[in-house]
Amino acid sequence: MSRSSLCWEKNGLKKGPWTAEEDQKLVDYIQKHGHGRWRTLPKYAGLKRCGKSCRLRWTNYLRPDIKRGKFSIEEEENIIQAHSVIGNKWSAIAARLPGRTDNEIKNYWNTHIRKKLLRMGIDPVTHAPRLDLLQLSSSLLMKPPPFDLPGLLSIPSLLNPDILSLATTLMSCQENFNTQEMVTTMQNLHQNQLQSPFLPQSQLNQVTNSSSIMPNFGHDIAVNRYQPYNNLANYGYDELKHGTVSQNGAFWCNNIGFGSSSSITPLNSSGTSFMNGCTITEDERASYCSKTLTFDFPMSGLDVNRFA
DNA sequence: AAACCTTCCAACCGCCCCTCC
DNA sequence: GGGAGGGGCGGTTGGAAGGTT
Repeated sequence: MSRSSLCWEKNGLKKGPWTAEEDQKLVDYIQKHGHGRWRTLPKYAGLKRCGKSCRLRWTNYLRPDIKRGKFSIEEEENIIQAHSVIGNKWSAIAARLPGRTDNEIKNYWNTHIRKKLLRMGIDPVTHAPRLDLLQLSSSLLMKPPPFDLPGLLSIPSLLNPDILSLATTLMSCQENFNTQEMVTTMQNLHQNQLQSPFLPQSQLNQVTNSSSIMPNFGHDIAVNRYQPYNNLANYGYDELKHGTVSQNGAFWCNNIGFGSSSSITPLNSSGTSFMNGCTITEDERASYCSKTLTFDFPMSGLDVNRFA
């Protein structure tokens, strides 16, 4: 038992929600005397609370410089950017957001941002694409797609399941698709040192120069909307009408992930599982799979017989 | 209208680190 | 050096509020 935890065990000390009267006592005392020693503060302030409870109430709620209300887009961007660098260091993140407390940011992350990233197919821990789930989707596709993607591309290296999953998703998540931009995406992924080996440049060039082997789905594509990893201007705010690949290979797509936020259970609910370093709930996985299984391969303009 | 479900967030909890003696 | 005290931090919980059936 840690020493500080004794705080919560002391009999006679009140727990639970603070009353307006308690708040007033605490504010009055701190305004007069400051908050040097939290342990003795409640005694002098006439509060039947432990010092730790007083400190939390002050820092998370009563402090006069606390900003209330919804997080702005800029604040949300700041949080995501900071989190991608320093992780769950809420106090450090809070230091970048004047008026926001670490607790508030932590809550906002868990209730909004985390879910948003998951819906986008981004691991909220690593901020990388969730290839684990993409692989799951591949294994769940009992029937192969209506065309043989590796054969279609004449790219043996795409037989790498990771790459195949990514490529499949790239294709399936796009309402719009054309060969040149897909190739550009691959080239950029390759150049940006995606962990898995990608196409040799010679093969990329070959594909680039032989677009006829790729079906033209008759639309333009936004797959190659690269953006720097630290440029979070479009980090989900437009619901990602287009898939996006970041410079470090991070990829997100609006067709990967989960259903509406209203259908997702709290992330700390029971029934969680651990997949490749990220925890997901049964509901999330089910939701993800249901989405996966409805992958919509745009078939218009595709001559399947060519690949038979 | 009521029961049930989901979301949200204030507060709790326990661990850790720093300082002091 | 090491034990005690104080405070900070991140994870988790529980209940209120709102939404849905």
